[in-house]
Amino acid sequence: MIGLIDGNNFYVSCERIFNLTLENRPVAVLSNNDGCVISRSNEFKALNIPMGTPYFQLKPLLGKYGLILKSSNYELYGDISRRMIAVLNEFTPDVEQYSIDEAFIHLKLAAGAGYFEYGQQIRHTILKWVGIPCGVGFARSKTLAKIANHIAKKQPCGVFVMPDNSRAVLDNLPVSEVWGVGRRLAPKLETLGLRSAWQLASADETFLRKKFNVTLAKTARELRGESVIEHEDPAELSQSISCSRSFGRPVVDLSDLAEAVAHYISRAAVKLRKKGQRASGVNVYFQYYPEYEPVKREGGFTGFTVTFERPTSATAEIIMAVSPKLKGIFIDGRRYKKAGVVFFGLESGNKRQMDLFADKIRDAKADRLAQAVDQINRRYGQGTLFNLAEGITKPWAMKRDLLTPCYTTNWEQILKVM
DNA sequence: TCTGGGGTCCTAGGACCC
DNA sequence: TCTGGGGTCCTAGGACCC
Repeated sequence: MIGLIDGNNFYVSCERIFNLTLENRPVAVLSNNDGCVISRSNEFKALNIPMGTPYFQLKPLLGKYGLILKSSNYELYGDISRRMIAVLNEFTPDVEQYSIDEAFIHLKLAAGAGYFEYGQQIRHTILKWVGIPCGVGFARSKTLAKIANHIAKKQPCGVFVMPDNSRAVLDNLPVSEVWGVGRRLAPKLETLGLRSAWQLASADETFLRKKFNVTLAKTARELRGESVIEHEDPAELSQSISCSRSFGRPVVDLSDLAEAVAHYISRAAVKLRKKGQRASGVNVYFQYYPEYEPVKREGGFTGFTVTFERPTSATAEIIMAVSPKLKGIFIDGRRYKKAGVVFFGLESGNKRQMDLFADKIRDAKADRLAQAVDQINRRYGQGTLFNLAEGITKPWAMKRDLLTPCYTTNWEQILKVM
């Protein structure tokens, strides 16, 4: 059986762990830069304010409905997520984290043991040990487990086990609610007469493959209870690693732009080292605002690619390879909105391409230095040690006016009980 | 007027997910 | 005026090869 455990309104629930006054109130968490709504409490949902509503549209409603908004704090949510996974690992070794707030578990209970009761145990333990309410769904495939989880969340017990004959459930489910059917595919399927999940499940495989693609054909098989979506191996290496942010306000100085890029490189390089990978190159890109004066010009994207002499994960080395190129692309007077870096051509550290001219001693030193820096930042909080190229005041940093402290990952911000 | 066939690799773009 | 960030997979089409 495959179980899907998913934190309810995850970011809001994380905020509620440390702030009891948020209970029973319409609470929402905003995207980076306090852009738009990305997580809502049930009370907030009841006001019919949709996901993705921009913050500025909500400002007039704050007082009227007593809305409480929070900036997103991924350092906090990431740590709570790790705790949830740790609890799941107490139950079964085969835990596959799918996103920050959900995980699949693969297990076979002894004959006689019930999945429903098992799901309730998991739910109660996570609620008690971590403080996050979850939904738990069990089924024979991931796609069905997703549906089971969806149903579970609507029930007071929070657990649902998909029956072996799932027709009754799938008949009542619009095809647009199926995992893997998005806003483009759904209308297409509907015009072809495939309106319910059951109709998709019963559709002819070669028809789906020809008219759409193999992914949708797989989804249909999954809906029939066949488990065909593979188990992701956590040791599997990433194809690309990136970091990008919109600026808190338009950036017009080359020096600010360079700092931001250095900072994003540094953040992405940490991810790289965490996975033990090295990048062969990096793509640096910028998004800029349109202009209206003196002439109207469209906004757009610009950027460049740097290929390294050999794969690396050393922050300073990458910054030095990228920085000289910034001047060539920077345009005076242009108002930059966002910057990003994408590392590509990733290889694992131990399978590194040998380089005849590599300075092995220097490399080993650089690796040890990076490890030490990462360790200190993990222990004392992000940004304890940083490269000076990242800047100190960071005037371009994103807007997070409604931020909760990092209660569990930074000693300076730990919760005080008076 | 008539102008092959088959294969690989890469990239851009589209679709999906949370 | 102000609407996030980080991924994956698939396909079509172009470039290139013999």
